[in-house]
Amino acid sequence: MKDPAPSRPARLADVARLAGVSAATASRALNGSDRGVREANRVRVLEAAKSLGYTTNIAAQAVARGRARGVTLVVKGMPDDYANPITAGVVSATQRRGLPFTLILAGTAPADLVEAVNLVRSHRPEILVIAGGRATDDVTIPALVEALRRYEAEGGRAVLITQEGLPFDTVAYANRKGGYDMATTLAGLGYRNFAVVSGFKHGITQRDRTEGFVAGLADAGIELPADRILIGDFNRDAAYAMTGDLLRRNVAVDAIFAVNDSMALGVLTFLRDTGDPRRVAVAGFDDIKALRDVTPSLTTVHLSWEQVADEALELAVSPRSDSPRTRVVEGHVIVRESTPPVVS
Amino acid sequence: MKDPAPSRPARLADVARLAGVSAATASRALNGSDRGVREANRVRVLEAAKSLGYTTNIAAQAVARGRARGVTLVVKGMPDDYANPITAGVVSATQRRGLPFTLILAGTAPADLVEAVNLVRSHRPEILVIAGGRATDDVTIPALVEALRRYEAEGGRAVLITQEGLPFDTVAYANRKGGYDMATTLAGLGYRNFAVVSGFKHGITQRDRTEGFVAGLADAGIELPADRILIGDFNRDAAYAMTGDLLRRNVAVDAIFAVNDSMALGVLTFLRDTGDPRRVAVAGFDDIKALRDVTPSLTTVHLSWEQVADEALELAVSPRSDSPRTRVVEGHVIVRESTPPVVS
DNA sequence: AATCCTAGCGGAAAGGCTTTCCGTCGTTGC
DNA sequence: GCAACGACGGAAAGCCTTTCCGCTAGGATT
Repeated sequence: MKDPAPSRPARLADVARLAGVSAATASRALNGSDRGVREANRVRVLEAAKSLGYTTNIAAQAVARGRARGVTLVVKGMPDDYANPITAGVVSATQRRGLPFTLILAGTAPADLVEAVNLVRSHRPEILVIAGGRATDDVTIPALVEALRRYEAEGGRAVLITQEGLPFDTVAYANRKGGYDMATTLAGLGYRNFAVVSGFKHGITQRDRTEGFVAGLADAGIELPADRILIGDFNRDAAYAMTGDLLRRNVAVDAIFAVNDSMALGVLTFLRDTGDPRRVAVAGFDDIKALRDVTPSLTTVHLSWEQVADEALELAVSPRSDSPRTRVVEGHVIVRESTPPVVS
Repeated sequence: MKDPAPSRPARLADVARLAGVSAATASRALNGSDRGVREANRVRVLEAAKSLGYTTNIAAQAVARGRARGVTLVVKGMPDDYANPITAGVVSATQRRGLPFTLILAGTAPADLVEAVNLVRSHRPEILVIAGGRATDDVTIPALVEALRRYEAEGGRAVLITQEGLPFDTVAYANRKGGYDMATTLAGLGYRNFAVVSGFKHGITQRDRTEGFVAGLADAGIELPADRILIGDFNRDAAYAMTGDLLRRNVAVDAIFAVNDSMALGVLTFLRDTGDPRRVAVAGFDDIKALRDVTPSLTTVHLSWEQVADEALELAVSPRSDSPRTRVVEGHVIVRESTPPVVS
């Protein structure tokens, strides 16, 4: 137990020797296998391992097995965005299943994602989950598809958490419907003059949410002038700035729909920094946890990210199917203080 | 470029064959080495790799080299706590240096941390960073120290982001001083009746912050009755509940210091949910990003987590020293709306 | 008692990469 | 024109684990 720290890690052969068995038996005893090991030997191996402070060399294990255990998640974008609910969901879903977890961050440029997938390929994990919306003008899609194809051909299982449409198992969430429902809800509350704070032009997530919202308004008999749809970066600070641009134009607006909660918070904070936030209603999308602590509490589309992540892992561990499967998780509108009923 | 997806990943030998060189040369060309490779060969190898869609098998590389490139971060606690600034800091510091990053989550029990370190050992990464405070009554410290000793003896570099005191390179942040400064600042603003919302009993972070705060009050001639220090779990929801307990006791309190921002948000939200938030001042600690979007904006102790993470990596990549080094990062109080000057 | 199974074990190969050690070849210096 | 040297390529020996396959011993079966 207290031997002087070795200058190289104990390896399986050391354990085997100390336990008086072969490396093969030690391997079976330590890291499981269908083959049986006599109880007495199993115990001796475990004790030997403990006394040597042995830990399996995961890299060697991965080489021998041809694949590393666990889930690798690729996330687009910045790490300090506290409002990344997908990551949190995947992490905890992975934990629940007792799978090792690795996070790889990709840059925000489309090509970065391809690069990240290839980095993942070099790790050879069993499961690869990619989170984050696509863009319509993404010229790297063919390259991405090819990289993922290769990954799957090599025996990995890829699942996308994003819009449907790529030839891989996908968990999507109902962006369009969420936007639609939000629109009808807000209209039902009495709002009439809307603006949408949206993300950069070609992002499919923001496009779908925006289109759904516009469609919902239309069905409620409200038309949204094109100049009321603001386009900027897909984050809080951009939303903050866009709100300023909007209000400086002095247009009549009584409700702003931001295509995600982070952006809604930017809108809310801008309104607060410059006047009474109650004057203009604000709604978001995602229902991130941070919403609990802001005032007014924010109306949003609730999405169960836990469920999204769970379905993703379920797809990943289920037997491979011949054609890609898609699961869609639906959200529902939660009305809170930021959109009080309009009294007229 | 467009060969049908292979059923097994291309390996180095395939690249070498296609390029018409040996595996040794291909290795040198692709993954660097002190040895030179003739330019013409280098180019041919790179082209061959590209056309085969080759990615280095990182596991095999790690086996051969005896160590895996990159940084592994061990974090204690829940993933969905959006207010974990250390993780964000380490992730982006790691990105900046172009190092591969892996995240391992440990449970909240002390023994989980030891287990996590051993899991890391089995990955054999160059650098291990552990984030998260210790507890005074942690009986697993010897086991933790032994696991880390082994890791370092095996050639790894461990850095702790936590309180000083363990025999490893450490980046600490000035908890006591921050608490002290916060106390004198609040006293200077005119507050007299304080309460502290603190985390579970034996956590050193919360203890130091609390003790510093008490000391600061004492130096300002204010005594804090013991029953004004509330102990609960170290998170927002517990703080929310504790605030209720406190106010139900109907004690005179005009300012509450929460030992971190997450908890301060819980306090703030409780106050808001049940009355006028302005009645009691609230201060936190950490200056997490989410603060920007709450009202009233929160007085807190700003800590540069980027700097903390940066110093940690700097320690990790610098030559090993014979005795453990400690760097302390200091914070400073930022007064915001949640603690307006007292008018008397 | 003779035969057949089966569980358990060990030797050895495989898995993909790095790195050392030589050998070769072209270049430099005199 | 020759010797010495430096640069580079390749064969092969690792690195550590898993897994295939063959073998033994002991129990079950008849």
